[in-house]
Amino acid sequence: MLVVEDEPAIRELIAVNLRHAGYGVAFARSAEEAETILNGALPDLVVLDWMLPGQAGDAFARKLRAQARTRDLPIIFVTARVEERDKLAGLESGADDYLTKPFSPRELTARIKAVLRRRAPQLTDDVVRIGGLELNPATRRVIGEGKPLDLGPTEFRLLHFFMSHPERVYSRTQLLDEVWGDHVFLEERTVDVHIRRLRMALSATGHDDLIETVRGTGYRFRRG
Amino acid sequence: MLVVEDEPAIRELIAVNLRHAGYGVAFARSAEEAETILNGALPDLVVLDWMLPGQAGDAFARKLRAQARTRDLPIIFVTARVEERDKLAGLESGADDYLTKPFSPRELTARIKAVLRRRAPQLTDDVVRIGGLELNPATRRVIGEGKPLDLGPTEFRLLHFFMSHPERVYSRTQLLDEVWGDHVFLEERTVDVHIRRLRMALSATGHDDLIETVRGTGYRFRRG
DNA sequence: TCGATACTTTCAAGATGATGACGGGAGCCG
DNA sequence: CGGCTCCCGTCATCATCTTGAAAGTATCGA
Repeated sequence: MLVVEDEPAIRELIAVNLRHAGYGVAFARSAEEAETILNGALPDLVVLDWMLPGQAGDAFARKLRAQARTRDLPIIFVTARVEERDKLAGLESGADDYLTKPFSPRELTARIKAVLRRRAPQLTDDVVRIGGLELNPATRRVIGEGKPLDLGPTEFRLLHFFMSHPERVYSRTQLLDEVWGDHVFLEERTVDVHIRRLRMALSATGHDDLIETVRGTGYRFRRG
Repeated sequence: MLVVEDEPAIRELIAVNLRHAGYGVAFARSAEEAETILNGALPDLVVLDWMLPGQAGDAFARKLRAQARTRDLPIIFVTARVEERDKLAGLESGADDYLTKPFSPRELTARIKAVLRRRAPQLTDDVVRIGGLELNPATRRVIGEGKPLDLGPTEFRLLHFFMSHPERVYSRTQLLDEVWGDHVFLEERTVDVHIRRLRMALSATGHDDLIETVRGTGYRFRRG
């Protein structure tokens, strides 16, 4: 979660609420600062002030959309202006949603959740139920047929991603990007190992067969 | 893969690793030399040293971005300077990623792979339905009359191609080009074998007759 | 019937995935 | 501080599956 906002008061407001909602938050005071941060690791979502010193928010958004690496970053605009044309311009420049100041903390988190649900389901706190498994991100618990399952951190994220994107095949590379993060460089084989560990854990309730190997392609999480 | 780098040691390091990773590598000691090479054939990607004799790396990058023919060439910067401003300027001038010296071979190839991956055109994930068969690239599943069919990697690609181009006859040579990729040298008879394997797989639901032999010409996938 | 063309079967080499083990690092506890 | 545990990424090895080619058989068309 990256918040690009120059007014300290607003920044603080957003910070408190996002942290409270369980998100990790990074800040930038300007577009330039934001770029620096983005060059490191990619956040899951960007909250962007429309009015920034130096570079306008929508120009920055367009820039993000123009670069391959940041093209798919969800963006939420925060703006004080409410005219229709701004809304239009905002959405045209690639925003996923926008908030008009003043906004309630609840509205902020609600919109973030909505955007994430649409763009990256595995980043929300929603409980996922599928194939006889129930995964609860908020409590970090997984239950299979009533019994709790014991997963390590990585296995949990991997399972969460799979359960949020069932049936679809993912290559090892895609999984590394999605589950480990975009600027992480690991051996593809590492995925195999974690798949194994996840299967081991799931086998406690016989759910290990939900994870299918698609030879030559990757892995797939079977729906029920 | 074009590497623009004036230091022989670094050049050698990069060369060894890229070759080992299976890439063909060309070199240039300066921007001018690089231009000469680019006037010939376009590489898939350019690894560019930030500090070059004569012309600075970022100026060269901008130049590449300005010309239509080289606009879409992925560029990875190699730099010894680590200041934030350099990272910014580098990416602003159109780099897709950058490496800071010293870097590990693994990191180099990983970033190259990542950049190429991002540039690669999205494989069409559209579901293809025809002749009672349903092929879904996203899930990598094929279903005939409700029953799932089991195909190997090559058979899957072959079927995908056929279903995407029904009713048209393809020679063995064309199929080799389209399904295996041009520049592979295989016996034409090998196609027969894979056709057989595909028919075998399809016969599980009686769809094997969708693939017709056109004697003296090749094969054709029948619509329904 | 004959020659050309296609179909099948078989096989070894090469890919690819599964598995068990290892060493290191982060964090925790005493 | 140590010592310990947990978890992670990597590797070597083993088991399996795919693949391409070869060779024998079947079929087609003239």
